[in-house]
Amino acid sequence: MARARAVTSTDVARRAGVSQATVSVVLNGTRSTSRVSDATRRRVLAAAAELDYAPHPAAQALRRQRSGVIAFVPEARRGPLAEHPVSHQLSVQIAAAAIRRGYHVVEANAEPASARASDKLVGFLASRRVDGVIFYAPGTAAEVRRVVERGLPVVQLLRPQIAAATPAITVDAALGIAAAVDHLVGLGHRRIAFLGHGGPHPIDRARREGFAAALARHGLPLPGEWVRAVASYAIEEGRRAVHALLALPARPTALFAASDTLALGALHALHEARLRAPDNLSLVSYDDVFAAQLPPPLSCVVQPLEEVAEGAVAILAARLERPEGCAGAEGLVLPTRFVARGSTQAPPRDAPAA
Amino acid sequence: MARARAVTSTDVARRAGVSQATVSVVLNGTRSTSRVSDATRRRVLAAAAELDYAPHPAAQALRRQRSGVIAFVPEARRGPLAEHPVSHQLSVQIAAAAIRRGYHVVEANAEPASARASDKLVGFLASRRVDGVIFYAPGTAAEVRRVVERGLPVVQLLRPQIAAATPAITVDAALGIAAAVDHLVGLGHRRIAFLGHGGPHPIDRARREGFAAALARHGLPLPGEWVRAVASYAIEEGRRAVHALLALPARPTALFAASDTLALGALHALHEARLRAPDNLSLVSYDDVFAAQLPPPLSCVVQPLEEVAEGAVAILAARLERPEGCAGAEGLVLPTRFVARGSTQAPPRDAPAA
DNA sequence: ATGAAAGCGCTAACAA
DNA sequence: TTGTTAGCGCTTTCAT
Repeated sequence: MARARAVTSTDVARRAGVSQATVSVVLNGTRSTSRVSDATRRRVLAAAAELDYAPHPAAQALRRQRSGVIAFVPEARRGPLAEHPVSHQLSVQIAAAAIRRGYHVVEANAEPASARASDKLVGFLASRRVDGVIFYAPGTAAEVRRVVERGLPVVQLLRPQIAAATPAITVDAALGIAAAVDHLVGLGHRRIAFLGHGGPHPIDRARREGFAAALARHGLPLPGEWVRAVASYAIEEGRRAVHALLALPARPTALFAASDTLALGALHALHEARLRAPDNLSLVSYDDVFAAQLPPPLSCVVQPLEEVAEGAVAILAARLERPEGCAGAEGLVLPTRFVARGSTQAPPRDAPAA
Repeated sequence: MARARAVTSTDVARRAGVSQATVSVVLNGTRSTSRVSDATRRRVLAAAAELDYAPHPAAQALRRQRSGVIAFVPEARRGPLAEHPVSHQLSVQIAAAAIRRGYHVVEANAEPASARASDKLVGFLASRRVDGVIFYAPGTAAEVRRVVERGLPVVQLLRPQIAAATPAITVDAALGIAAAVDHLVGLGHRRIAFLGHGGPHPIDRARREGFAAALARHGLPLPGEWVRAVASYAIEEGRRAVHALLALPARPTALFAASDTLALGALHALHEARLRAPDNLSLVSYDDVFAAQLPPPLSCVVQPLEEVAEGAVAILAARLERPEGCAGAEGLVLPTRFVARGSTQAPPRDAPAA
């Protein structure tokens, strides 16, 4: 069967007995007052509905000089789904949020290396004529800056390059982490270790320092050997670090892992050591992208990724639809919260006090 | 900074000292012979390169009457990443394959319920002017048929609605499953249970029957109580089924789970029963989308999802670029293979023979 | 071998 | 209040 010719605004106009331009005016609803008589408007709307009219996206894009497409530049991620769950989750949520506002999303690195290298990226964005760009965890500030310099609205998510001044949506990690520590302490833990990224980025520091501050508030010690600062959030890093932790003479009774991937690594280590959570070690994770699906379901600090995505698209949309220029570099800091699940319990009776 | 005006083919033409039409001809390379002199071609190419020219996608789409966009209609999936990993993985791979061929992908259900109900779907596809559609596990044949009837090329993936005659890319499950059973038997297992979807769809039957056939080939028994046929691939189904399995007086020593999600559910059950794989039960999974990341890493039947995605896009692209009509309903059946990892080992000495 | 011109479907400025 | 008109950037006849 041949593809039916799509219905155009001219078809609608003919049917409604008006000019094609009037159809456009009615449908775009610009300055609703005093442009089109109510009767005409109704006839046009009716005709459009009867014909199942939908504007041609390419024609609109060409005329408006806006593609209606937003680029999402995720963290580099070649590997398995489970190694970059936040990136994937964001991608899904951003696509959903974009559709809700009438935009579409293309991922800038869907093709390995073709669009990621800084120059390639700009080329890709230009060739697709995207209207705006959302970065998650960009590798360098230069990369972001080059996009900004092209005049594109940019939002950074969760791990912004602060050297590139753009609106950013971040999260208040300390909030949820404090609640997590309260939960552990309430259970009776006094020997709580930390597993997280050791890097200088505010997002990594916030998790470390949020944790340290929460412990301090409870007057609990945090010996250096209980702080396992690793170089990345890879599962394997978590596994290795927790093996080291378990080899310690003075073992902690609980562990806070600064990401779901690290926590998963911890589970690997426990399994290999023939130990289990929460019996031998209470475990709290951070992210909550797959924590709830692991055996055992992990007690976890939840990041509101849906709101992060929603906020990013909202900021971009505002910049695009606003009459130019009023845009300040507004950002957003969203709260985190803690959810208790099956990976935490009271420490064993015989555990030495800290 | 204002967005720089994009360079157009007219700019290139001016720079090369030719007409804009010539630029188009050169760049589209239609019938390369005897259309454009070599000297002209070189000048145009040089000018285009110097100016970083990229054709305007909307203008091309408008003129060519092809959007360059492919829709991916995934399995309905509202829930967490871990519940629908295959769908997510496919989505990623399809996007990558599409870009490689110069297409883009939109997901048809990024907005819950807005595009999934059969009529909404068609409306969505029409409004986006997509050139083709890839379904993964469509819910009904009617849904697929309505899209086909709109004249759009369609490919179905892995779980096709056979009542809707479209090209489909599927997988030969029996191949990998046979290898998995060989592996288990080689290890000494004779009491091997099955956990899988009990439905009538060929994809579900292929896994059940592939397993049964493989067991039979080894002359092994398969008592009914060792066949746990569940109603969906949800993690929770796997968990419940394996609890039931563990409660049996005659326990199997190994279990084949027909999906990663089901295997994950099995891991939950084992954990709750204070048992572990592979010590108390050898576990083989199917899919391999996150099997390798679980503790323990699961021995698994691997589906070649990247090839599935690549094939889908290739079929669509061929249909779109071919001079119409030559398209048969070609499909593709890809092989599966088995990978041994840490979730399988020889059964305990004291296990009763089957 | 190349250029001129039409037109894809739409928006927006301007006329009426 | 409505219609006419001029493109947006490109591909594709059709002349030359």
